[in-house]
Amino acid sequence: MPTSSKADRTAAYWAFEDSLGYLARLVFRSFSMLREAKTREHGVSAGHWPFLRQLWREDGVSQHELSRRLVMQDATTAVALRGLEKEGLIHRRVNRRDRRETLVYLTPHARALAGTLLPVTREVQAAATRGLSPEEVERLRGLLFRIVANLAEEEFSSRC
Amino acid sequence: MPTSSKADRTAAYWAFEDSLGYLARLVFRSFSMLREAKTREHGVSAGHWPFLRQLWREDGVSQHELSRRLVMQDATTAVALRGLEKEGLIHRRVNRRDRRETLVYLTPHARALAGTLLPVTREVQAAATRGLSPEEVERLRGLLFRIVANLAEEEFSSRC
DNA sequence: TGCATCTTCTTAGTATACTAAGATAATGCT
DNA sequence: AGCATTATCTTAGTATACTAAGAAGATGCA
Repeated sequence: MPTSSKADRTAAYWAFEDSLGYLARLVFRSFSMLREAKTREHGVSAGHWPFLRQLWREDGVSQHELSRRLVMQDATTAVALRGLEKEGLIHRRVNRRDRRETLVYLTPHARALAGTLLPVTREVQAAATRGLSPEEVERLRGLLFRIVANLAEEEFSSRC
Repeated sequence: MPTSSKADRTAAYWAFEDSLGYLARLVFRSFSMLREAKTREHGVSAGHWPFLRQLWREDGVSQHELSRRLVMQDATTAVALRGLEKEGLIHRRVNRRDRRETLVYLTPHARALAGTLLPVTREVQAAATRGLSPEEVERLRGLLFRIVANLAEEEFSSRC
C-alpha cells in the first residue's frame, strides 16, 4: 500500500469528530493547499494570497492597516510584503499626509492578476461546498462567525 | 489607542464573511492560541498537543500510524516526537513483531497529565460554543466534516 | 525650535509543518 | 542465504506566522 486510501483518510478525520479545533484545522489546511495548487503557476504562494486578495478590495493603505484587516501581526505583514515587492506585485510609497506611514499599492501586473485568480476562490469555494444548499452555507458561516466572536472575547477577557 | 479595540477586530472579521477558508483559519488559530495559553504552564506546546491527545486515546502505535491518524507528514511527526521525548512525555520502543517499526508510548507522567489537561479541551470547547445549542454544534460539526470530505475528494481527484 | 512621544516598520529568534531526498534496517522471495 | 524490495524514520531546506525588542522618523506640545 503506497499511500493511505481515501477510506483511511476519512476514518482519520472521523477520529476528531469531537473537536471543532481539529475540524477547523483540516478545513483551513485543505482550503489553502487546494488554492495554492491552483495559484502557484501564477507565482502566488499561500502566504501572499491573503494580502493580494485584500489589496484587490482596496490598496493604498498602510501596512499596519493591512495587518489589522487580515488579523496578522505587523511583523508578518512586513515580511510578506517584502516578498510581494520582490515578485513585482506591489510597490510602496510614503504617505504624504503622515510621512511615518508606508502605503501599499498594487502594480498593474497584480491588478491584472485579479481577473485570473479571483475565479480561483470561487472554484475552491464551490468545490468545498458541493452538496450543501445555499442556506446551509449561510448557516455554516454564521456559526463559524459566532465561534470566532466567542473566542475573541475569551482571549480579550483573559488578557485583562 | 494602544491596541485595536474589540469592535475593530470584529469589523475585521466581518470583512471575510464571504470566505469559509478565512473563517476556518480564524477558528483554528483562535482555538490553538487559547488552548496553548492554558497548557503552556504544564510544558505542553501547541505543536505537542495533538500528539499527546491522540496518544491518550491509544499509545503503543507506530510513528507512521500516528501521522496517519493526525493527518500529519511523517517528517512532522518525527520532529515533534523528538521534542516530546526530550520533555519526558513519551518513550519509544522497537516493535518485536516487525522490528522496522518504532512504537510510541506515553510515560507515566504524560499519562497523569491527561487528568489535568483533558478538561482544558472541554473548557475551550465550551467557551467557543457559548450561546450555541447542542443541535447547532452538531450541525456545525456535520457541515465542517462535509467540507473536509469534499476537499479531500477534490485533492484526491486532482492527483490522479 | 527642541525634545519627548508616538507610530510605524524592521530585525532576530522561535515554533509549526511542509516537501524532497536519503539512511536504516527488516522482510520475504528465489 | 543472499539480495531486492519495502516500510519506516531522519535530515535538510523552505514557508508561514508568531513574540519581543528596537530603529527610524514624524508629530506636536512646551
